[in-house]
Amino acid sequence: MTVDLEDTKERVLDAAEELYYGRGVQAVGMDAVRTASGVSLKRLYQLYPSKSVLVEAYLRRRDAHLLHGLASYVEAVPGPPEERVAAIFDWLYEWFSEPDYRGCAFINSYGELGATAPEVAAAARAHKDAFQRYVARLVAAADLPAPLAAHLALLAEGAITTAAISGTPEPARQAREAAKVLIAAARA
Amino acid sequence: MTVDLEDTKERVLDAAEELYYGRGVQAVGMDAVRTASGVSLKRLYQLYPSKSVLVEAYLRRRDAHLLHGLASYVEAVPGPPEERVAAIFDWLYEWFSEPDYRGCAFINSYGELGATAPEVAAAARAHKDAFQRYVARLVAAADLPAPLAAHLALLAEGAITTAAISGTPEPARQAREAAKVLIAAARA
DNA sequence: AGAGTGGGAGAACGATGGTTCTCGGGTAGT
DNA sequence: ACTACCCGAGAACCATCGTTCTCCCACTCT
Repeated sequence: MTVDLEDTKERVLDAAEELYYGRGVQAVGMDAVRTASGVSLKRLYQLYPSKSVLVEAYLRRRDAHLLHGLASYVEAVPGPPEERVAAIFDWLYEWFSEPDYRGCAFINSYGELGATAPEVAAAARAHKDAFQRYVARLVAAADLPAPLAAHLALLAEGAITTAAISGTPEPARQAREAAKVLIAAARA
Repeated sequence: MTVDLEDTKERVLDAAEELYYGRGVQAVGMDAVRTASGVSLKRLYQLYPSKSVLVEAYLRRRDAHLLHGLASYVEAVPGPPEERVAAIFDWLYEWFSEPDYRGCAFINSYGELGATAPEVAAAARAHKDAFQRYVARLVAAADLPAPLAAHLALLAEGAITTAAISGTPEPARQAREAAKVLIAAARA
């Protein structure tokens, strides 16, 4: 019957994600999403009744995927829990090395729409909160002092935007070095 | 004769800056700039023959103002040069506390237009480069090791976006703490 | 004073984009 | 085979925006 409704929604989100992330939300019209996904406009509007709904779905899914990707990368790291804290920055390095890396979708969307679309601003806030909480969890698991988490999160955030603008993955390395110093100092 | 041509250009840039920074570049039409600046459309297009030229001028001036503001803040700090390095984060705190703070204009513009407007991406790169060089200069003046500059720049960058999205100036404080630790470790 | 010029206000134009509508063909149920 | 419905393709509609044009007034130069 339905060729899997959920399946089609995913296909639309796949197309939307690639386009929105690659070119910016405002630069991508519904027509581009329709062409890229192969889903007719009518159906598209049945699944997502407006562009802003689609954008929210895009951000929600991206949030889940990113955090899940980070968590599974980190949890696969063997050794003492401290290693897993530092592994955040190895994950960043891999992310930054993807050929179409263009920074954090949430920061970019916030810059585009944060002032005019409160849902977008809220999504960005929620994502960054979740990231901070995850870092805090890793820090706690390694028996390191809580304030370290915020410091490491700042380094990661800085690396994300610096890598995007400079176009190299190097900031991940530098952030890792700095993180190591902070961790060593915190252990004392 | 000319009611000071340069004066009018500045007035236009003042209006453009407030609008572009506050709402995003794409969300602001030439008409809004015209109304806010009180300069007729015809004159506006004489001064800046297209929106993209105006946007570039906006970014160029913002770059100059920001770095100049930072430099004069930092240079007014007495005491050993190391204090001036840490003062970067005090300056950030003040900046973040401005009521209409909305993050870094360059990061925001990059998110909006970086993918489609190479000049914007270049402007962002140039600005971040200049910032890094300035930090490096302060670090060198304090006789601290060069790699520290990149680390501090990452903290600052992270604080800028975290403060924007979270809506509080606190990240500046946290970044300052982390910077202190890195500086102390580097001195050893 | 009269003609010309510069400039302002805002209409006009063309393109783009979000959203809806129309049309035509295919499919299912009888 | 006939009818009723669903759906895709794309046109249509309306708003917005970048840019240009028109009209008109005030001022200047002779």
